[in-house]
Amino acid sequence: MSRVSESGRRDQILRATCEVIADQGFRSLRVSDVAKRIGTATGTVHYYFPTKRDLLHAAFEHNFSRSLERRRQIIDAEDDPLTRLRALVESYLPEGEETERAWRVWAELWIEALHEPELQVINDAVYGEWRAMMAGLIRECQEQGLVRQGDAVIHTNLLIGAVDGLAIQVILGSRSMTIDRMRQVCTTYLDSLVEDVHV
Amino acid sequence: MSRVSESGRRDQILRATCEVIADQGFRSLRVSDVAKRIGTATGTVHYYFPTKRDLLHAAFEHNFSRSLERRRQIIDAEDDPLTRLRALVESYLPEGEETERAWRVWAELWIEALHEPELQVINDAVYGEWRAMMAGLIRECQEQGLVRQGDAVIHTNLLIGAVDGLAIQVILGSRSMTIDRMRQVCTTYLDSLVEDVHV
Amino acid sequence: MSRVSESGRRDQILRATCEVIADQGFRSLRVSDVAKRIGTATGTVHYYFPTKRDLLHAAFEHNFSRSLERRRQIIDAEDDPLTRLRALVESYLPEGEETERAWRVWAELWIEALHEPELQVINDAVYGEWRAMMAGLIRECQEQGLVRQGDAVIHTNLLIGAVDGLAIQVILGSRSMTIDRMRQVCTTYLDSLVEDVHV
Amino acid sequence: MSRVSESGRRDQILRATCEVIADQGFRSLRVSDVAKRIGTATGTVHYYFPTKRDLLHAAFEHNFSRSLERRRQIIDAEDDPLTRLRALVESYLPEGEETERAWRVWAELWIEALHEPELQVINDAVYGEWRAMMAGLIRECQEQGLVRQGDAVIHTNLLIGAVDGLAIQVILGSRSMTIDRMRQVCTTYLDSLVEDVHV
DNA sequence: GATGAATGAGCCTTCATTCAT
DNA sequence: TATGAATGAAGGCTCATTCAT
Repeated sequence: MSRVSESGRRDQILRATCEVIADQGFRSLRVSDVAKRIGTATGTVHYYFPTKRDLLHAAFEHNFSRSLERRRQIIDAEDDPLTRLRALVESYLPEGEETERAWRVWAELWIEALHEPELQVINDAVYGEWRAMMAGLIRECQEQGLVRQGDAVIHTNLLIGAVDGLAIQVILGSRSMTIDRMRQVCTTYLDSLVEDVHV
Repeated sequence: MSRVSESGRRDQILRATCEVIADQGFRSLRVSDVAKRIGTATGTVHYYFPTKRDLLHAAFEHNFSRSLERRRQIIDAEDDPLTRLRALVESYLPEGEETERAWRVWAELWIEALHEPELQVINDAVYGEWRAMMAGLIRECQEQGLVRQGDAVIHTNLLIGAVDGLAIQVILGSRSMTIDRMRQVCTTYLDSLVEDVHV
Repeated sequence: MSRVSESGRRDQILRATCEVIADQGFRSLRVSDVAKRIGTATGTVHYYFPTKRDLLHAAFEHNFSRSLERRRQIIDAEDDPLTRLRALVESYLPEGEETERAWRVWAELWIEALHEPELQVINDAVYGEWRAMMAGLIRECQEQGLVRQGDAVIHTNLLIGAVDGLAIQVILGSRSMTIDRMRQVCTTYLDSLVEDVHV
Repeated sequence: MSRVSESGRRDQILRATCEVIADQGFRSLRVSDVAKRIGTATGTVHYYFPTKRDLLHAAFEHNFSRSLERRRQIIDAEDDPLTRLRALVESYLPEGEETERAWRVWAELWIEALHEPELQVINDAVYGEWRAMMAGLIRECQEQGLVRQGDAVIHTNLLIGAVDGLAIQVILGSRSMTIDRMRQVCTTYLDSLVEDVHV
């Protein structure tokens, strides 16, 4: 039970850290902000994470594993692969508080990782998973004749790249790239993979 | 002459600032780093840019206008629009010191802009230009029958999104997204716009 | 039995404290270092010594009484007083792990005592004992004609002063004051007390 | 002129640091105590000495060179060597605010040096000087027949050791070792070096 | 125009101490 | 008797900013 409570505390801190990153950004996150958000002392945060750096790295991993968990159920659903592919892409659109928050944390990680090899490892791991999931679904679709032939990896890379790039603009509140327009772009691309199947 | 030298000093500071942002990141940029890089005192930097914020915003605009200048000559070249479209995309691949540096500054701006509306305005302006250039070229191609019909804006958005998303991975040194693979993805997409033209 | 074990725990803590003082110094001693050394929690240390100050003062007294115990057997030996005098001085040379450790603790106490009257009392008590032992032996020697006449207290003070001052240099690892040279200085002085006896 | 004022600031900080060390001890010295003593901000102290450690080491060297300067004039006086020898020893008795303060700083250095090799180097240098001065004078005395023959280095070591050891007790306010008693001990020893000259 | 000494608010981190178990 | 999670005061250090020169 004490282990549960400890683990609870740790998770609580990590969740709060992700919230602060999403709200204020990595740059202006103070350890005391995290503490304040869960109504504790900074000492408590340091009790679990010796340094701010440790805290932030752990928060990124936490954000990552929660993201993956949420997608796992989409991948493992009973639907046909094309439906699941569309659902997977849809689940990445930065809509809704939770997803947008995850994207913001994610974007902050990229920039931090530019100067922290340790975070690049996390980034690589995440992309590995994300790419494998999507390429797997595309291949399943191809096997079932739902998607036209062609290099699944190239389709995947284009799609993931576009999702990343467009999501940034959406969370930046860009006037010309709204969530609806992003959805339209992604859907159109997916449609284009399907439309020529019978040709 | 004194105005020239003043302007020289200002530019020198902005160039140095971009270099520091690219090298160490926004988060760990100190005014004294910029000063050191051009062999002057922090007081001098503050003489031109009262606050750090002023300095950084000016640096982003500087990075932006230099980027645009470099593309202008591609757009205005004598070649046919498809050649220019391919050249434009190619020019955005993060290869070479200058382009990679520009991308790094750019990525740092995104993250900073998440919490600074004033920077979002810059982002919007840049994307407006970038989108207009590309959509214009695609439309020219379509008019000349070099590219298949379809919503040019959607093609543009997908392509710009992909370039952004992939470029991030490339500058992050991702194992699975190298500059060559990025080029392949972009080229394949451009080819796909072309290939069905005569169908 | 519980009292024995309690007393055992207390002693164990005090011994560990002396070791930490000797190893890292008073200044950088943390309660957690002491706890770690005996494989317990800081709470346990505080159970026996409410404050760090209590712990340190007790440790000094512990160091002191162990020191005295070790000399008692020299003083109470069966040998003639001159032999015992030489043995006593010899026993104070900072040679061997235990003696050197005691000296380090001792030196740390001096400095701490500069700002803690309570520790000055301990210092005075220790010096009282040390001076009484030595002066007593010198007087015994004089009575037996083994040492020339003269103020025994002055001889004692000079000798004790020299032992203290030289020991510091030895434990500091001074190049010009090694344990051998210290021994030579002390022996020479003792010899000088003896040599003119028959004159 | 600006260099003079800078050097003035540095010296002012070092002097204040020595005062704080003497008053409160090394252990409880806070950078803000030093700043407060000269009516400046902590930032100013750090402007001259990046870390607390730098400050303290510089303060020790400062204490050391001031000590040496003061003795230099004794050594270089016109008097006969015996007079100068007596004056040198007298000058080391911890009497008077300045000398006592120097001794306190000195004692704090010893303890700190136990765990800082860099300070041991300073200690060695100081002892080298101190020993050379004294041994030189003793030899001069011997050459002029003012002091009896014998190993000057051993006399020196005994005397320096005694001065150190006794000074500690004096500054500790020991009941049994007052400044007068210390003077008596030292004088008696010096007398003993002289008394047998004509034998 | 340019400098750099000086400032001081702010933040991370440490660690003795407490207390519920 | 013993634990260790939690606390929070304290202090070293950073760095943007100011200002006299």
